[in-house]
Amino acid sequence: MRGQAQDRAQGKGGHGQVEAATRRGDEAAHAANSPLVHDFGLLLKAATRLEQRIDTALRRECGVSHTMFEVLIRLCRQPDEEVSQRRLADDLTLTSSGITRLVDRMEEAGLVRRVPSPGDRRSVLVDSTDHGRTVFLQAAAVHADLVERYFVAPVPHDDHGRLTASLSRIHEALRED
Amino acid sequence: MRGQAQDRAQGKGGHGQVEAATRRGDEAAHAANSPLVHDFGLLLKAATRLEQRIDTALRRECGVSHTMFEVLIRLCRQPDEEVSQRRLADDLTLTSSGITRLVDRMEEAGLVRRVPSPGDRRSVLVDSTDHGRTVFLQAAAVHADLVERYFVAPVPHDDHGRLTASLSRIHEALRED
DNA sequence: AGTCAGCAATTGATTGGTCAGTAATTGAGA
DNA sequence: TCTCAATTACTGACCAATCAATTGCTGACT
Repeated sequence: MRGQAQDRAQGKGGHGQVEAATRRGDEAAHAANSPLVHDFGLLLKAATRLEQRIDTALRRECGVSHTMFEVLIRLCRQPDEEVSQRRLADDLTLTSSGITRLVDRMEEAGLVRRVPSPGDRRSVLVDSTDHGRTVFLQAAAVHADLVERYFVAPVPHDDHGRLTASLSRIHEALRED
Repeated sequence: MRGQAQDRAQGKGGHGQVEAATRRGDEAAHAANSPLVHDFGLLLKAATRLEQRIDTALRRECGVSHTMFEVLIRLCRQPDEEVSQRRLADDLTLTSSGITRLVDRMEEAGLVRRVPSPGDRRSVLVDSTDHGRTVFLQAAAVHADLVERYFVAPVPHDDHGRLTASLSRIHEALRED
């Protein structure tokens, strides 16, 4: 351990730089220990861990990644209504190239089908195949279990509504640029 | 639109497969529209969007990625106390190879320094450089602004404690295998 | 009607991570 | 004391995303 208090003592002369550096270290420590930083870290960390768990479970049990599952959710919401790649990209927070390649892999795996958009020839619509819907159903069961276990069970019933309301607010704030 | 109700009507004979497929489509729609799926999606989506914003802001204004910032937080918590790569990896939910390469880049950028662990020669400790702490201070300011704006401001003051408590619970649930 | 700025999708090059496998080190049990 | 299973970091091969640049299409403005 380096002595901090001593280093900071004034009047020894000739140590301005190391004093400044030490002071900076203390400020940094202060910032690093802020409770807000911690709480916020919790949000990000909980989310990533959660996503990882779900991803590995889905891969293991259904052979689809979590992102693919997210696509399938959108495609199954109302049957017989395709969704444009653009919309999917926005919804999943992916770039358009990201979506192109994701849909490539899903098409490859027989989960979805690309269909040209009748209204706008730039746009490509994506539709789930029957196989895609079958896989989705299994995946949804796995997903539901994990959500129950890690999202519902741990938080007191009364707080749950408030939790999702808060998330909704945050999401809303992000929405507006 | 394909007719769903009609397809499902029994007694026409010879259409068992398409009926089954349609029924599956309806089940899928049901699962896809579950409010739990939606609410949970909110958590993941809010988190990823948030992280992306912070990442781009930090890159633009301080030249560090969000993950690098997370490392710096850990290293600055108590000055003069190095942290092992192992610990960093666990804390950031990265694999050990992930951390190796991340520390490589950070060392390259002069933000951190590797020092051999005195107690265990397998382990490598990481320490922030003076430059690292300086950058961290700027980054922390940027970070704080964004956290204030997107994590604090949007949710009613009274709910904030509950929000972080819930996140904490979730995090706890994830912790135990 | 003709132009042109903007948008959708795609592709090549790059980035930041994973996984599988390896070498060095450790500590617990025979 | 020796051995051996576990643990740390690292490396090569791969993967899924990004960015930047390109192509084709659209719609608004002159």
